[in-house]
Amino acid sequence: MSEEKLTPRNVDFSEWYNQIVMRAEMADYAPVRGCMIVRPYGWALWENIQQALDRRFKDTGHVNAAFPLLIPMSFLEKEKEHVQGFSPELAVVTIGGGEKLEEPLVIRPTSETIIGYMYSKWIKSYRDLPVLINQWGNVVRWELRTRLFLRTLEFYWQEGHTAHATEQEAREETQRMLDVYADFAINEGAVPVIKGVKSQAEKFAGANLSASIEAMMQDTRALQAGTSHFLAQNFAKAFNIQYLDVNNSLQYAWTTSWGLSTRFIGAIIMTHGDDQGLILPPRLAPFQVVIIPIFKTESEAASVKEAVQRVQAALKAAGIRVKVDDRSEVTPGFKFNDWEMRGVPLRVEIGPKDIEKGTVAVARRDKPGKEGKSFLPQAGLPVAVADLLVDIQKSMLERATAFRDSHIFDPKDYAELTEVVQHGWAYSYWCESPECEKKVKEDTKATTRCMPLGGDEGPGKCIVCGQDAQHKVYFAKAY
RNA sequence: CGGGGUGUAGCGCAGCUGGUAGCGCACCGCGUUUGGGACGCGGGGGUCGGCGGUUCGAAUCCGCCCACCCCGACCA
Repeated sequence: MSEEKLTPRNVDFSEWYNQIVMRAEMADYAPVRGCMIVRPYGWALWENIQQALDRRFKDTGHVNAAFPLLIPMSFLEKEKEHVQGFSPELAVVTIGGGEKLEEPLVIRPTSETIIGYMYSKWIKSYRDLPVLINQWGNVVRWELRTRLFLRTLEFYWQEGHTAHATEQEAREETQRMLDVYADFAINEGAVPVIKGVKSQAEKFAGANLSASIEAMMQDTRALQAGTSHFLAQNFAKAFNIQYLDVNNSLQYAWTTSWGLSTRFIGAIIMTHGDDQGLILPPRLAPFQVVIIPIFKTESEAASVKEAVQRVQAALKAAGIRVKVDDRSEVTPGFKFNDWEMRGVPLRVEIGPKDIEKGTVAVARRDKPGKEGKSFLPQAGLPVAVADLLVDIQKSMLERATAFRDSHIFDPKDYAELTEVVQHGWAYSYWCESPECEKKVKEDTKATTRCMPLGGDEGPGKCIVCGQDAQHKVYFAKAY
């Protein structure tokens, strides 16, 4: 058989990633360059991501709504930085119903403008604030180089847009949602992330401050896994979002926006996967357990099937997402490999020997071979499985965190910085000048990722120019 | 947009000193199999990226176009 084995990560990480995405049936290439089809298994993962995030959004007082896909071109042009940032990657509709449009419509690359326009109509008084709206949707950005999930012309995400009476409230919201993303990434995705502030060069077009969560992939490149922006009054002024305060004086509102996209699926793949395929965190996995029946004879088949159904029902009743692979056309060995490719956290095998002994064989996806294999009594299995899933979730986070921490370096000088960013991240003092940032990028292709705030570091000297520096920043090659 | 490469069955490829298309995998049928990627037999499937030229005859030679991939300048 051809293509049984994945290209190993240490041979060609990109190729490994592409093969996983295709062979785990997460996504496929669309007929249009740079566009992707999210297949049912990939979308099921996305739905679990959505649920985990949406719950957190609701818990922090947000509500969902839907804004249109098409935005008048003139809206984009109202915020100077915004249009400069996005104009190179806009898709524009110029014909509708066979007629040339009077004003071109852009397919939203993000929705600050049209939402700002609506907010200006809805917000009249301080009593209307804050407005805390999120939308789940898709956006289009005409990227040149694309990768499935990581960068495609169209992608799915959520974008939160909030308006507040005061600067402080808006800053707090920016931080709150960054914290929500970090909590989600760490506790649901088992993806360790670093929270911090983006440099001026890396920030969102139109924001005063952008913050992000940054994750390290297994090739040590950084992936921006979510962003939260403090937009100050930039969009409020561009779209006239004004309210009367308690003193009856007219004020501009303060707005924020924050987003997390299907790119996070790429983060999960590249954080956890191994040379057998995906490894999904139990809390997000579409199937947490796959049951594989094993039998030879007819009579074995009958008793195995009975046990499989019983175990399935018991696990399901305990709230565990379980799949039975009862395909007759492939062998158990094939199924083992198949579900390992798809990253199901736990495999349960039930065969004649288990019927005899009242057990099942259990194999952990995160621990290949004998190490992860055990035999458990059928009685009380749901509790044991639930415990195992918790343990898998925990050890996945621990492993990813250990990997990341062992690839973050504190270079002594610039020469060492240029070396360490080839196989890790550098955490160094930076004077925050664009020139120093640019020099690192030109010399090494590494960019500043983020500056963690409230760190324990005191003032120091810029790793590049030696001038005084207040903060440390992560330098890394990024996706 | 600059450099490099590839287009032949769903996927991966061979055929390229011109003679009307083949292999592996996948797929369909039947049978035997099933605790780590099963096997046998039978079968279906192709405007050879497109257009034009050379020729009795083009997947093959020539020209133009198109698409996609990889590497560089921008990005969730």
